[in-house]
Amino acid sequence: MPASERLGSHLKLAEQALMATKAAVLKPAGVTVAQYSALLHLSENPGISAAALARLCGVTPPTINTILNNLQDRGLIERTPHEWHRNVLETRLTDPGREVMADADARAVRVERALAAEFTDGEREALVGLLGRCVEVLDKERRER
Amino acid sequence: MPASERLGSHLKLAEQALMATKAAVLKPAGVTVAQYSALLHLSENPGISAAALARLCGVTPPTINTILNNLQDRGLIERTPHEWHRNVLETRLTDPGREVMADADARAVRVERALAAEFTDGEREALVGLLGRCVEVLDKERRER
DNA sequence: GAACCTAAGTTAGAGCTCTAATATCCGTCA
DNA sequence: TGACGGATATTAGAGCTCTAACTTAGGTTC
Repeated sequence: MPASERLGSHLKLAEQALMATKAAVLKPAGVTVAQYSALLHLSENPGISAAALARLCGVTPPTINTILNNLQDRGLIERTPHEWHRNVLETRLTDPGREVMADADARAVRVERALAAEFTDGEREALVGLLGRCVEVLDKERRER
Repeated sequence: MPASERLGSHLKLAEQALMATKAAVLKPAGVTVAQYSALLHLSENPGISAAALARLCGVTPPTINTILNNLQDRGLIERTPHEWHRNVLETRLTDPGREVMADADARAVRVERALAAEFTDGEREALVGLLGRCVEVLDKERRER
């Protein structure tokens, strides 16, 4: 089966271009794409647990732990024990973290706007719909085997 | 900017589903997605250089070197010095490598067929076209900044 | 109250990925 | 002939990602 017929190949190429561009625009802000994702969800959900953050970012707990350790070493986040659930750590942005997040977000949003500007409303909806059906069929395929 | 409006988020979700499913179906074959990609291009281009293979796989030379070292340790590939260009190593599948590749390919193609079966011809073309335009605008955006 | 289940956090180990730097070889050009 | 430029290969180091396993805390059920 030739690569050009594989939808997966086209999906991968688009994702690679997205990652390469996002990594390039985020570099001046001093964060990786994964770190930006964590900071973004953290800014919208102050005090969230690491496990919940992992679910939002679409990664596993050990992965988010790696990312948070790097952010904590740089003083961009802080983790404090939860009052009642002593097994939980509340994670929050620090003031420097909020600054870095604002800078990185502005840069990332610029990419998203450029990407969105390429398409008409109908095309965007079509793309989102087709991608959603990809997820559906792939998840179903994985569960069945 | 909410995540649901970001085309990049939808792209990432689809790519994550693709990777998760491919990793799951390839696991019984004993190879990772990256290793399968290398074996596939290697089977179609016997004796190719590592640098050329890296370009086909869409990764950097150090990355393909990591992957090839793992494959070589398991005896699935062999690297021999080029006759004239003494700086180049010719990389080839071994017999066990060909067997693993055939098994893995059958499994991967099953996923691609299931994915393709979800869409009509027109939908597939539309998706490929839209993804191609994503790559174009993202590459342009990266070059300009 | 005790056993159990669920969830959170963490550690260990393997693998992929990049950038930066280095070494080597080949070809070309002055 | 000798210097330079381009390509290949490799190493070092940082970071992301997963699975597997372990520890701990909290709530539920008997």
